[in-house]
Amino acid sequence: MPTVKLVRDFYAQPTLHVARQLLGKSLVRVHPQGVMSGVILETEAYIGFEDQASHASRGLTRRNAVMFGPAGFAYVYLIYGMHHCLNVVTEREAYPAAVLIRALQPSEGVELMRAQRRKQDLRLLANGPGNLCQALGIERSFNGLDLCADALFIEDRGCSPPDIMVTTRVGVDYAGPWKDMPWRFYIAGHPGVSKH
DNA sequence: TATTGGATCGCC
DNA sequence: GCGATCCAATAG
Repeated sequence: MPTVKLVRDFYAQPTLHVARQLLGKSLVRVHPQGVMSGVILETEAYIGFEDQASHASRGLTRRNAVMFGPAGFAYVYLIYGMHHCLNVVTEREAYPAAVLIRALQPSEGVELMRAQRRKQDLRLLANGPGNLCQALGIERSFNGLDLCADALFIEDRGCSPPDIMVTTRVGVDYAGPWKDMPWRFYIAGHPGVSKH
């Protein structure tokens, strides 16, 4: 099977489906100093107006506007004043939904990732949403970037479908009943998954 | 305009 | 367990 970049129709599907299907795909960042990529190990879904864990739960704001746009664009925001999180927008325009990318298994450009992270251990390079953004050099200027273009995208390299584990999402205890939704997905038994 | 707290991380 | 560190969101 040839390597193929995911197209907009892939992202414009139900968010839980996209969150599962992204596991085992490769996130690719074309950086001025070289190409970096890694296999997606862990994702979380944030879905619709009702989900109190989602930034969109209180409607359209300046920060979350990209979530209301068409699928296949990057929603990147700063959290805790120092970390960035990368999401891919899903579903139809005007319906706010996205998948948070939470961990990668580094494959290409490992030395460049090490330089950005100032860490050596392969397992610590991209094991968390903030860490993977730091490794790949993703910050707020990436918000609204088209993932169907050439700077940042996701590829299917024909990996066999992984064994998937499902749990509740991390860090959303404030979300009332929505904190218990089983909307976190990760590749079973993989050491690169973020701590829970 | 002022206050509050977070889809995290790494060290204590 | 806890502090770092900034800014979006909300209230006044």
